[in-house]
Amino acid sequence: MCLLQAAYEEIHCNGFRGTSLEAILRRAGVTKGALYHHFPNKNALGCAMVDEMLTSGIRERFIEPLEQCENPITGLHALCDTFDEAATLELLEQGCPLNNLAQEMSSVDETFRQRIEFVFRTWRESLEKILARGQEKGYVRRELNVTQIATFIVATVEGSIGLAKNAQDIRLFRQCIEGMRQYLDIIATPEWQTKYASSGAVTETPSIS
Amino acid sequence: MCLLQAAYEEIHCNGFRGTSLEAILRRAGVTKGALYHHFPNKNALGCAMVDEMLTSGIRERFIEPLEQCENPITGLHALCDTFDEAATLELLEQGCPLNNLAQEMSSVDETFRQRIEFVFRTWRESLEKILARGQEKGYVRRELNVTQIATFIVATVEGSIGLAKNAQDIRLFRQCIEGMRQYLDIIATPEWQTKYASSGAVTETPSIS
DNA sequence: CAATACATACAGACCGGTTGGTATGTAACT
DNA sequence: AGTTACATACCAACCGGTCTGTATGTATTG
Repeated sequence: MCLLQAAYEEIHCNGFRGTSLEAILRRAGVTKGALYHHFPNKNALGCAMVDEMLTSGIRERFIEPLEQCENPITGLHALCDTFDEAATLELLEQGCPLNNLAQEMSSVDETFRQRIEFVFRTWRESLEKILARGQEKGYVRRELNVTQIATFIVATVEGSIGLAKNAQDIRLFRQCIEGMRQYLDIIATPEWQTKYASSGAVTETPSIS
Repeated sequence: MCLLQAAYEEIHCNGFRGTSLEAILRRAGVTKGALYHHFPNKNALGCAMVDEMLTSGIRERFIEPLEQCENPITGLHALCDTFDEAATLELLEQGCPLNNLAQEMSSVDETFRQRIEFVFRTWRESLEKILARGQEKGYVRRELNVTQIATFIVATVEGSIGLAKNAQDIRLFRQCIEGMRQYLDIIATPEWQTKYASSGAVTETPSIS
């Protein structure tokens, strides 16, 4: 097994500082000499893992499914459906590998923080672009700030996973997804709202100036 | 300084596993003998810290301000205002002490996980009760599930703090608070909505420079 | 062609420092 | 005198990192 893959799995389970090189080496089936031939130290291995594993993970799970959609609102609803169905994953027991690392390392190691921040920023900016395109096409309310929405969505997704992980309870995650669906009705133009939240005022209020 | 206080501060900065007993002892001004006289091991000290420091922290910051409000919607808006103003805190550089610990320890140590989960559950349930009372009084839409809303709000708050901490950027936190304000319009009855989302206010908010 | 020289890609023993935890000592209070 | 409440010295385990050794490939040169 590849060193980066082994590092990913081990770190996902035990955190970066809780993972010994020995454990990664054992899993990868290589020796310490091999590791230190390719990487100067443990930190560099971790950073490389972030760059090559986590970046692609976020892209595949959260960005690409939306980029292929004509309508970001329905795309996000579909993503919510996906989460609801396939939420039995390790993702909810072990948490999001990216956010785990972010919370553990951000205030401890600056190089780590920057790598992770780059992944989050890419995610937010991709989502922002998708939403902006949705605005142009009339799916997303034009008067809203897509930068702000993108940040809110990313924060909510990570918060949801984190809460469910701590409680070891998928139902919490489902409740959060429900909240996300409600939120989508705010940012959608009236004709693309699902009226999810309720009957009544929310769906009727939109008076675009 | 009290041992628990010292443990709180040190763990908040470096995480539980990243904090040595030596560091806590130095800060508290006591010796190892004193510590092991009161606690059987490091884990027990950490758990006691969760019970006695973090529980009260959540209660003071997030629960009590709402319990004193007649209307939970305006109460939550006021809480958002508070965050917006006093967000220069260590809270955004070091993150939420509770969530830091939750993300670091949940999948590693079961006793820790349970203590932290109890704090989160208390928070969610308190918020749920507050919202339910708001429903009875006509401030919060009756057709909505207050359990789900409470979970969503807690997840979003923690996600927001975590994202801002990783980016070391308060503006991200502000953007998330903005999203929270929008969300409040969903759960409020029409007469208590701020029309925050659909008015021009949002578009004029300071975007990134 | 073949001998040499050198670079690459590992393997594995070893080391210094740190850490959680323990064992023993001791002063004060009851 | 005995219990409580510490203080201090010490230890075994672990961990990141280094050092030396070695097998293989490749460029150079007589």
